[in-house]
Amino acid sequence: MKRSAQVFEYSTDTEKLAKFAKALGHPARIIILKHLSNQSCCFTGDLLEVLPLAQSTVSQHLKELKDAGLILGEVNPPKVRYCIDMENWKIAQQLFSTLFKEDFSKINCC
Amino acid sequence: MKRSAQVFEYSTDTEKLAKFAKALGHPARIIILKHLSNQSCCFTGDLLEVLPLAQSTVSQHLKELKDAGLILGEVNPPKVRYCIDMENWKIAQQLFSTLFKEDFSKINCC
DNA sequence: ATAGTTTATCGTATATTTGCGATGAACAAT
DNA sequence: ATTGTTCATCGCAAATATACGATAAACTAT
Repeated sequence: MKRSAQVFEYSTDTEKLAKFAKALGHPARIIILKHLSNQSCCFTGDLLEVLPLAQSTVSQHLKELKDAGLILGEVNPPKVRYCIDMENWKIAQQLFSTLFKEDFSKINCC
Repeated sequence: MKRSAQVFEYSTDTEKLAKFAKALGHPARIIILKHLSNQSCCFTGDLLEVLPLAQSTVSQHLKELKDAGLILGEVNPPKVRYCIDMENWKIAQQLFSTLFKEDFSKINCC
């Protein structure tokens, strides 16, 4: 994947929003987040009953959500307790809300 | 990519939300959408001045946004006028808002 | 008819994502 | 020490995504 030689950076907020959106861009991860927000907290094993995926695959999705900053994993051997990362969750909420907040009432074309 | 033999379907809303999120999962596409919503109205390909990408690449991103249902392209040769697809935009707004609306005040673990 | 403008699409290269089974690591209980 | 439970990571395969230049398509203007 060649990249433009041009020096260019997207704004921090744009990068952040894209990163959050990307993490939300898979049905399994949406399910996980909904499950976490309903249960307040849960273990990986619980998710296996809800998702049509192998354990290793679920673990990978969890890792992606963790990397994106949307969830936290508290080790509690042999289990791991996952929950929403409230700090970043609020940031994500804010960023999406800003993106969608536009007032389009004035639009009259199309 | 092998897929589980299990018959399984994610709910319509989950699929929709993931699809929208996926489309939002790239900084260039965030820029495009912000640009479209700031112009308050339709817009043609001067996106090239805003993005560090080749014309063909921008065209591809526009196609993805169109496929996701987030924008519309009105052909107006030789130009094409793009704008937000308000119908789906509202649905996306609703779906994201629902995902994030959870009240976490009760959470006491983690 | 010819040339110019704008956008889409094709072909290609590389990177990333998605998925699985197998294996490893960490700890509890026997 | 051995076994069981839970989760992460490795290795692999296949699908998608990202990016570019080249070219085609559609229409205007000359």
